[in-house]
Amino acid sequence: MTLSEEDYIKAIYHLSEFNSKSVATNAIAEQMKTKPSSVTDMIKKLAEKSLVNYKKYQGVSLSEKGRLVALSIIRKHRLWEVFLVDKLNFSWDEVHVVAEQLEHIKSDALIDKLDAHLGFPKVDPHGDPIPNKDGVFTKSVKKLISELPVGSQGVCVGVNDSSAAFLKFLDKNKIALGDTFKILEIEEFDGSVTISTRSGSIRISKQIATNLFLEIVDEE
Amino acid sequence: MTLSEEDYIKAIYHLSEFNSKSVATNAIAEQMKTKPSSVTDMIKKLAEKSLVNYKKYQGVSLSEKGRLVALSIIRKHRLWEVFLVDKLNFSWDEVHVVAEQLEHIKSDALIDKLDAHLGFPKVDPHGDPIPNKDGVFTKSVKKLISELPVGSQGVCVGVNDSSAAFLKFLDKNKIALGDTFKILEIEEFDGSVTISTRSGSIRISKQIATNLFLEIVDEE
DNA sequence: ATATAATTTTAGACAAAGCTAAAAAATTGT
DNA sequence: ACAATTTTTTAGCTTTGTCTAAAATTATAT
Repeated sequence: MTLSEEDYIKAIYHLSEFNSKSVATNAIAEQMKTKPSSVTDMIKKLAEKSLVNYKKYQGVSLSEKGRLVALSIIRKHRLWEVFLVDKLNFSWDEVHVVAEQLEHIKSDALIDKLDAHLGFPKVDPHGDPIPNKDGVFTKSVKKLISELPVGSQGVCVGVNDSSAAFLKFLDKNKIALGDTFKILEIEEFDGSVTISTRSGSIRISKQIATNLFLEIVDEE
Repeated sequence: MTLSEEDYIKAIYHLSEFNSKSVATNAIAEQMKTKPSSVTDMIKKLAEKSLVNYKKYQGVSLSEKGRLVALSIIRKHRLWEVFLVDKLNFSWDEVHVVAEQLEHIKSDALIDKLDAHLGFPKVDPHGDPIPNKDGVFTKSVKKLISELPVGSQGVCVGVNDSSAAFLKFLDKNKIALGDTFKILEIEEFDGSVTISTRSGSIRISKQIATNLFLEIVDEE
């Protein structure tokens, strides 16, 4: 597989991740920052290798083979992100560009040993799940605190509003990425939420609750 | 710089490393496993970018700019090799192929942080020196024990004879890659050598001495 | 010294991945 | 329903890095 083919496979995967229908040529072109005509050319090549299902003018979807290729690339990307954050002290928002390059390194032994070195992590620093060797992964969900019912538990993995003021607020309240929270109570009246943290429980306003993402583990 | 350009620069560097003259087109073609005509084409492009000095039919040599590019690639390659061996437990003879890929990853921050993570190593697992950011490195020498005078000291970095029998012998005598040895005495009569190891001093036969490489540190 | 051999360069072609412009098919609006 | 618009594909061209075959240059050997 060439670098370019891998990038297309990954783009198609991400575009069909949620609406599992077939993906439009234009959508791929936009994602890949290229022209629709180039996309058509590449799709033909991928269809030739039976990595995608393709019928003229009907859009494209990954074949099972293509899906496994996509998941293996995503596995590599996310493991490298964990490495960059956990071992090299990158911050979680700097790692994507570098991981985009590292994900194309070809060596099964490397990925196995990296996985072991990192302690077989289940999620990347953004809270996205890491597929195993066979492409199996727990489709965990990333949700705003405001969208969750009482009793939910998860790891804080991101913010919606990355303004300095908001980040400062989090710091002051000892809320950091990686912390585990549980929703204790939701106040009907103003939408404020009481959550348990390591250092006890705190109440956060609705505004805060709509800006903090939790990665929900073990959701069925 | 494209991947291919980087590979050519590296090849030219290695070919001119010892005999510092200009390098022949054919030699590059052999090294790169390609045809001389392809080499000529690429050399022209590199000359265009003033990475090499080139006159038709007269061979090629790296410009100062080209030399720095080469050293930056070599720095990356060797740091990754240290990572693979020290952190991921690859054995020192498995790392080259993977490092050939990793050396092309473009991110200064990544290399700085990797360097720090590894404790700013000075040599790679084969005993070859790691250039610093500015391309400066101690041109250390790798020599057989049999070639060294009494008093020399160095790190065991390789074997000439990699037969199972020889490796078994080393194991039995508690000689491992990475160990530091000092030459205590050379027996004129049979060429056997007494060396100090962590666990005391041992005498090794001439045959052994001609099969073990030491990386000599601080040689002027 | 000069014919022969080896090396290097040129010329022309090809595959990969992209582009532009134009044609074909699908979708939408009235 | 069908004209207008949008989407997708095709056709032909470009660039990068490669190749083969042939020409040019340099080296070698008698």
